Order: sequence, then C-alpha cells, then structure tokens
Amino acid sequence: MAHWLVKSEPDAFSWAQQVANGVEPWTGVRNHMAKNNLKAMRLGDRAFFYHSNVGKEIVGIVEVVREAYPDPTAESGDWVSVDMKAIGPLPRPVTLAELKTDPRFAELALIRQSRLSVMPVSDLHWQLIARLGGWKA
DNA sequence: GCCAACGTTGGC
DNA sequence: GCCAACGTTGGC
Repeated sequence: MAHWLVKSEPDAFSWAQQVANGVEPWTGVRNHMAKNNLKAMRLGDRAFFYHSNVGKEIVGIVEVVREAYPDPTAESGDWVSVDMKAIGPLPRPVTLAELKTDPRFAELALIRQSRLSVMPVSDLHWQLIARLGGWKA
C-alpha cells in the first residue's frame, strides 16, 4: 500500500474542515506531476495532510476512498480529483522545520520539491514521520 | 525547438 | 514583503 503527502493552505481548505466534512473531494490540482500522483492513488492508500504557508506542518492522516475521476472544478477534462476521508490528527504535528533539520528526510519530496502539492512518501519516511507525530497505528 | 518573460507557489 | 524555484506562454 502506497503512502502520500498532500498539501493544502489552511486559508483555502484546512484540516479542521477536512475533519468536519469527513469525506472531501481533493480538487484544484493543476500540475502534471501532482496529477500523475493523484492518478496513482489506490483505495485505502493513506496520505499525510500538510498545512502549507500557515503552520507548515503535517497535521493529520487521510485515506483515499475514491480513486481518480475528472476534477469537477476543472474547465477542461484534463485534471483529476480523488476523494479523501479524515482518519485522525497527529497527536503531535510534525513541522517542516523539524523535518529539514533531520538528515533522514533529506530525500523527502516535501523538502526537495517545495512546490509539488501531491507527492509520494516512502514507507520508511511514512513510519518515521508517523512515529514523530505520536501516531499509534 | 529555444529561451526570455511572466505568473504562481510557498518558505522565510 | 521578498525572493527562489519552477511551470507556462509566446516570440522568433
């Protein structure tokens, strides 16, 4: 089962809203690499939910409950969405600053490609971050 | 097909 | 508010 990280600016769509809504369509991705990552997501895959700009930290975990379908917010049919369900908050959010200081995360896409909004996370990185966040899986 | 100009993202 | 990174657009 693959793991991912998705970014959202909390001013636009926050973790609190994700939790309140339960299941939420992940729309608005307009970058081809990010789109390819969305298309590679499978039912049951989990993703870290990251707050960009405000907070700059991983705050929770979501799960893919519907695989890629045409993004309803896209004018052309070229983009895709998936549906995400809130699974739970990290007991202790893991900040970008923290990840940057730890050499084990040097290869993490969040650090290497700061502008990518949907990215894969290796199993090792997933476990390390979940542990840092106090996640009991 | 190259590349300069420009727009956007996102960290600081 | 600034700027680096980087994707996109458009002239040639």
